[in-house]
Amino acid sequence: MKTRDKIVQASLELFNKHGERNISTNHISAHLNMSPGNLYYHFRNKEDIIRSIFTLYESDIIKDFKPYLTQEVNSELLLNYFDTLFNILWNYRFLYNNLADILSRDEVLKVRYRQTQEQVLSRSNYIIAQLKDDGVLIIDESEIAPLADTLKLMTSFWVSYKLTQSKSPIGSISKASLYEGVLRVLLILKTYAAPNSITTFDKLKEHYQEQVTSSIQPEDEIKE
Amino acid sequence: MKTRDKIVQASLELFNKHGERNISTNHISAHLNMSPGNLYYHFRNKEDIIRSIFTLYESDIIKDFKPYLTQEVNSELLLNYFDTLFNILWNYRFLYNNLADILSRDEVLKVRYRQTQEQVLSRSNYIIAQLKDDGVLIIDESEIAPLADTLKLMTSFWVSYKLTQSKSPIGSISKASLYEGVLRVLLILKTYAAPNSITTFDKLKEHYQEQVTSSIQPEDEIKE
DNA sequence: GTCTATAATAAGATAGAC
DNA sequence: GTCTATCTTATTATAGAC
Repeated sequence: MKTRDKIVQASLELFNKHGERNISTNHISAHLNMSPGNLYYHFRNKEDIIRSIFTLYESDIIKDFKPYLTQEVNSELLLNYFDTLFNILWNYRFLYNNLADILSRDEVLKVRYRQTQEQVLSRSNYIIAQLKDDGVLIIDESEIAPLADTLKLMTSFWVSYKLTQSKSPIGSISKASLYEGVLRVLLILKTYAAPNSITTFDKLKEHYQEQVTSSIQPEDEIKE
Repeated sequence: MKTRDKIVQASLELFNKHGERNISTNHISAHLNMSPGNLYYHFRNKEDIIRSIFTLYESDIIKDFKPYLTQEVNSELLLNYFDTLFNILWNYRFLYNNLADILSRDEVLKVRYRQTQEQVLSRSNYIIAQLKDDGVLIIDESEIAPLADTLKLMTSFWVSYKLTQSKSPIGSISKASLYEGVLRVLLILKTYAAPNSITTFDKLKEHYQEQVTSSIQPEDEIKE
């Protein structure tokens, strides 16, 4: 692995664990047993590192969050979809965990962020419209955009929301919490489900409820 | 106004405007034409100021977010309810704007925050149960808790969400955006509306849609 | 490419005079 | 209660040797 990539990976890891504002460039280089000078040989500054991480996030989102192209919309398809999305948000949780602050310090990143989000939103709209056309959902045309936006908000901030409520001082949550988020999205979507797609939603719900149960981590059981 | 209160008010104002991490104690005292020493005479440290602001937020929330006690659940009642809640969140937006970071630096505050949120959640649950009992909503018992939690997430992060999407570099949003948030909450609640309460929801929707239209600020029209 | 040493800045916080 | 002056510390970042 190239030094540059090592720095990006270590930064991502530390940012997620402790929060971006609590990790200095010195922390990063120390974590890698590397001199600060070396870090600054590879990156102009901390902002530059964050932007590099954002590039990874961007490409993950754009690569995996695509309108479905197969004909059949079954539960497997939707399942895979949500799974992927929530996992990406988990992998880059430091970002949403501190979004306003990070964007307030970097105008360029703010513009990039907004552009990515517009793409995500437009794809979400398209997907919901597809689900409507395919008879999976019954929804008024005028409600598609608000629904897409609501689901985006929920998905984006789910991890942050759970983290602020977790009792563990480390500030980590378990996979179970991620799956709870998926269940929450399903609950909203289901209120728009067409009669003959209810079973699809029920199957999905069942699947994720199993995941929640089976992936509960010890840290969830910590009592004060 | 006492100096202590002046400091709290100025801090809240500056935190909301620029973000808590971008405002130092020196900024606050300079804004008040006051010496840093004087500020530190009234507060032990910055953490102490933030805790004082949190106390105000806490009391606003606890005071205004109460299960309704009148018999009649009409649109005026619900309207007042949401209005109040969204306005509180607007007044203390710096908090949710940077929640994870702020809580990560103050274990005591994190505990207080969690306790407040548990109260809010338990009250939300109670209110939804009341609405069910009064025949306003039709909802399965098992879905009350997830619904309450979902609405809480949406309400809490709505302002932050809109701020990250706004184009204005100042990072401010208009009242119109707040009312949009209320509309979004209504849209979710409406999917559970009992047939004879649909008109209530429609009236509410109409009211807030008017608010959105009439309160659009010039800054919303800024083009790049 | 990588290291050591160090400069520059800014934030948080205190001492002591008035 | 309030001010001025100042200290400490952490963070970002650079210079110059290897």
